[in-house]
Amino acid sequence: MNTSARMLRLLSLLQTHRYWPGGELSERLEVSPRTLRRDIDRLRDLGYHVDAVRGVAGGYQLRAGGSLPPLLLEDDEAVAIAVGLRTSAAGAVSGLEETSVQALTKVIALMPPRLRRRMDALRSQSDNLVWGGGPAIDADVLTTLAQACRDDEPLTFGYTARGSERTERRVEPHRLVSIGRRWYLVAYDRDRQDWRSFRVDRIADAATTGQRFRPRELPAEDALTFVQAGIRSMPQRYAVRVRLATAVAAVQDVVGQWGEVTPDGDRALLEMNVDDLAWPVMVLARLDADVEVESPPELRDLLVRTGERFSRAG
Amino acid sequence: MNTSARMLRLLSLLQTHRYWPGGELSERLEVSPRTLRRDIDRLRDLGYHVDAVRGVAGGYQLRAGGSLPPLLLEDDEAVAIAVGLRTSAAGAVSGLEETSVQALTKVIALMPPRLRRRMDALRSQSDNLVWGGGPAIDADVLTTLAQACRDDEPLTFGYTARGSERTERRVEPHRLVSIGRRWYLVAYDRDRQDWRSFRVDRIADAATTGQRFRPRELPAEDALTFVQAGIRSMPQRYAVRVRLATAVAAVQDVVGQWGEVTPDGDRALLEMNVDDLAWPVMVLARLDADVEVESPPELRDLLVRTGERFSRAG
DNA sequence: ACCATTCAGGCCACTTCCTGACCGCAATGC
DNA sequence: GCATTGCGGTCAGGAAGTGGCCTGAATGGT
Repeated sequence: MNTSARMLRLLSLLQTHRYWPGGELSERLEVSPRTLRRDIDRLRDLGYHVDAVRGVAGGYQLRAGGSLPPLLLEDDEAVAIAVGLRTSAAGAVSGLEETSVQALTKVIALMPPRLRRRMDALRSQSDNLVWGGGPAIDADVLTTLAQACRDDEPLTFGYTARGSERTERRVEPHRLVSIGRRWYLVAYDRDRQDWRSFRVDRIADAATTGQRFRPRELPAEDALTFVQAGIRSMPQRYAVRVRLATAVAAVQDVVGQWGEVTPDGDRALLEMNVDDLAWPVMVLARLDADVEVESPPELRDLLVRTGERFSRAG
Repeated sequence: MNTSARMLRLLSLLQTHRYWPGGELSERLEVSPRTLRRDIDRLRDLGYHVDAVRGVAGGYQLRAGGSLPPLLLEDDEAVAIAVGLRTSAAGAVSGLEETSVQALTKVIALMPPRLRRRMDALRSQSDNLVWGGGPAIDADVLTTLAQACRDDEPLTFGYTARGSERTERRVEPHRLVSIGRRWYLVAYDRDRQDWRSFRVDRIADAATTGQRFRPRELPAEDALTFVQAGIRSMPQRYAVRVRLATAVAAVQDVVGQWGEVTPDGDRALLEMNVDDLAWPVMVLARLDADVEVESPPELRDLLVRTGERFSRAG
C-alpha cells in the first residue's frame, strides 16, 4: 500500500478511537513497528496530537488538536450528519443556517449514490420538521442552489411568484441568504438582464447546466441588504407578550431560544417575536398554566377560537 | 511539503468544489503541473472520482465516488455538524439516534477546544429542541458515555434514581440504547457487581478515569433486550385516534412522521402513538379544524382543560 | 477548418524518502 | 527488578516521487 493511503487508514483507525496498541496497528497496516512509529511521527508533524502510553498495555490515541483532522466517516454516520444538517438548514438553530447549507452541500456532493438514496429515504421525516410554520424547505433545491452559487454554474428553474403563473428562469446564481425562516436566492436573471432575489420555496426543478460563468459585481453592498431592500412585504411580525401563571423555568424549557422569559411576581412574562401565531399557541398549549395575553390582540382571538374548538371536543 | 500532506490539501481544495484549473492547483501546491497530474492519478487510484474537463477553461472536479472521501471541514462547518447531530441524537429523526451519537462523539473528540467552546455557546439553544416532552438530553453526558463505551473506559457518575437520593457509581460502560425518547446506558456496576441499566437523563457529572478495562460478556442477547427486560414502568403509551374536519394533506404537513393520516369521508383520521399527550395537543392547536377525539379519554380531558384555559384568556 | 488551451500519460534521469533491521534507552505496571 | 511497550538514532538498499520533455486527444472560440 501507498504511504499516503496508509496514513489515511491510520488516521481512520485512530478516529475509531479506542486505545490502539502499536503492535495491532502495525499489523493491520502491514508494516514493521518501526515504520508505524514513523507514521505516527508524520501525523504529529502534520499537527495532529497523537497521545502515546508506554509500558504494558500502552498504545496510541488521537486527541483533539489545533486543527480539525479529516473526518473519516462510516456510511451511516455520513447519513446521520446529512439528515442533521438538513434540520439545521431549515432553521432549527438561528444563525447557523448558511453554514449548515454549506456543510450539507459538501457532504452531499461527496456521498456516493447509495448513501444519497438512504438519506432520501429519511427525507419525508425531516423535511416536515419545520416548527411554527413557514414554508417547508426542500433540501434538494437548497443544496442545488448552494452548489451552483459556490461553483459559479448557471441555473435554470421554474419560479411561481405570488399570484402569478410559473415562469422559467435562466440565472447566474450569486448567493443564498436566510432571513427569518425564509431562504432567498440572489441571482442575475439572464433573460431580464437584471439582478433579482427569489424565494427558494417558490423555486422548482432547479438544475445546473454544467457550464460556468464569470461572476458579476452585485450592485449592492452585500446580498443580505439587496434582499432586504427587495422585500416589499416583510412577513407580518407579531410582538407577543404573554403572562403565565407558572414558573419561569418551565416556560423556558418549552420555548427555548425562541422567546425571552422573565419573572413577573409569581408569574412569568413571555415575550417572543413571530411571524406565525400558530407557534405561540403551540407553546401555550404545552404549558399547563393560565394565560393572560397582553399583545397582540390577534393572538388573543386565535387563542379563544382554539379554546372553543378544543372545548367542543368534549 | 510531504506527499501525504499535499494529497490531503489537494482533496481539501477539491472539496471546496469549484472547478479548479490544473494550473491553479499546481501553483497552490507548489509543484509542477506534471506532478499535479500524478497526484490526481493517485487520488483516482484511491477510489475517488475526479472529473476532468479539457480544453480552454477546463479543470478538475471531485465527484461522488464509491466510497466516502475524508471530509475536510472548515471550523464553522464542523460546528454546524455538531449542532445538527445534537438535535438528531435527541430523537429528531427516529432510527437515527444511535448513529448520530456515534458520529457526534467522533466529531467532538476531534474538535479543538476553541471549536468546542463555540459549539457550547449554541448549546442552550439546541438542547431545548426536544419536541413533545421527554426529558432534556445533555449532549455532553451523552457523548461522554458513548466515548467511554467505545473505548472501554471505566466511568464514574452520580445517579439519581426515581424517588431516591443521588448515589455515586463506578461502572464499566457497555452500550447506549435509545428507546422511544429515552436514552439508557447498559453498564456493569463495579460496586454492586452486577449489570444495570441507567437512564441517561438521571446521570450527572459523568467522567472517565482514563483507565481501560477488559469488556465482560453481557448476560443477555443484546443491550436492547437487556434494557427492555429491566424497565419496569414503560412510559405509558397512548394510542391516539382523532378525527379532524380538514384536508388530509394539511394534517400530514403538521404531524410529519409522527402520525398516520388517512381520509375519512370529508374528514381526516389521525392516528399516532405517543407517551406524552402534550404533543398531540400541540399538533391539534396548530390545525384550524374541529376535533373529535376517539381515544384516549385522557386526551379529550386534556384538550377540554386546555380549551377552557385558552378561553379564559379572552 | 484552424488554433490555443488544457488534460492524459509515456519516458527518462535524478533525487528524495521510505522501509526494515538493529540497537540502546525511557517509561510503566506488576 | 523485569517484561512490555513506545522512542528514536543509524544504516543500506530499494522504492517512489519529481520535473522536464514529449505526443495525443478533447474542447471551445475565431
